[in-house]
Amino acid sequence: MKSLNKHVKIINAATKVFAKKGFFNARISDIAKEAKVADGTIYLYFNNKFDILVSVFEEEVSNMINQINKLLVQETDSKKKLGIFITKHLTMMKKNRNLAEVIQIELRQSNKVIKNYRNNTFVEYLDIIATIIKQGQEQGVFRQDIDPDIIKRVVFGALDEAARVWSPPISLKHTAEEMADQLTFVFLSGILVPKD
Amino acid sequence: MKSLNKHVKIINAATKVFAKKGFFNARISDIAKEAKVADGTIYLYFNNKFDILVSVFEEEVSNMINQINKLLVQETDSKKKLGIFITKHLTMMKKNRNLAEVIQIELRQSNKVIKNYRNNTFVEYLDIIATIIKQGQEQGVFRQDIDPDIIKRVVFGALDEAARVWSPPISLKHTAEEMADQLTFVFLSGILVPKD
DNA sequence: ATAAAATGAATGAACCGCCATTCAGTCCTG
DNA sequence: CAGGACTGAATGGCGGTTCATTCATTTTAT
Repeated sequence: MKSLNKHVKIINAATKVFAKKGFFNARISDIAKEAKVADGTIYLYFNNKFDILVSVFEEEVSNMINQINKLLVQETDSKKKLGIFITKHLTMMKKNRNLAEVIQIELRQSNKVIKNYRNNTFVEYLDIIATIIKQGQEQGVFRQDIDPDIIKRVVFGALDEAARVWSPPISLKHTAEEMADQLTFVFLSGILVPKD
Repeated sequence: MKSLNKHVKIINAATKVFAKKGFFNARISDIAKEAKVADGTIYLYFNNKFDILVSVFEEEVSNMINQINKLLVQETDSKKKLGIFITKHLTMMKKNRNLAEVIQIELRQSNKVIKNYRNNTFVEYLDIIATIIKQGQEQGVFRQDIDPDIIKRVVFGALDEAARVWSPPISLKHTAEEMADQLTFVFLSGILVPKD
């Protein structure tokens, strides 16, 4: 029986290798070596190189979605929900730098490599933000004159880019909480000095 | 005489091809054909494929820096400066989608392809934002408790991701001005409904 | 229970197509 | 006609994928 175990090992190895080298510079043999498996074995579990990337991505993002949803369920305040999302996203990115790199790689390339590849998992992730915004608008907490479908991109882009300070060769020392607080604050209240 | 003209033609062709296919799927022969030049000719003007990417990127970003600085010089109000930056960035991205794609590609890959490649031109671009923020803080317009080096990434990331709505296969219909106003507004004042 | 046969997961060397780069030859231009 | 710009076919190596082979495990036959 093809072991589930091996599937996971390959996924993990691939995450590491893709993160370090990028998709195109990653060799199947690198992944095989990292997973302590023969080159050919990989093709028992995946159709081709790109399939590995997609699998890595979807599996990791699904994870993120689950983790975040688990936190959000027990909260009704939209402001706090946004804060939770931001904090959790940054925390996960800081803890798992490989994941952060793979997301950046995959996100920008998949649609060039495979025509019409629609990343539904990622869309779902973005829509968590949109949903929070919409809910906040319904509750009268967030302004009506902002478009949730724009803001979801804005928030994600901001987080994704901000998280790059932890990737070599930048490697700043900010904690995830520090950054999360600052970002949550900016999105809620802006950077202007309060008037009163 | 190696014509300057040809250098430009290759850069433009490369921008188009990189944007459409991504760096790794772009063939030198594609670029040559697009530039109406022989494959070998490209190597009279560039050292190798990666050198083309870097050149494209640096040339285009330099352009952006110049255009934006030209607008900023005649303005002293930090709030307006930020608005100008945001508007101009989005306008340029919408007008030149190829450029937008190349920036995203290059940004995420160059440091994987060439070790220790530090993109100074891009750093300079980011620092325009940081400078605006710092100036605003000195003028007492922006809060003291935000870190310009974080915010510059946040703003850039937000713009970069927001601009993706104009790339296939998304292609939303928002105008650049509409989006710019919304983003400027969010960064200055946040998304909360005003209290008073 | 034991041996023989069947299964299929795993291997990794070899294959083969691809493409960046080169360079010997051609074409301009002054 | 000399020097340099330009050409594009040829090269060389790289690496994703394949597949003949191995071998541990399971099934079947006696």
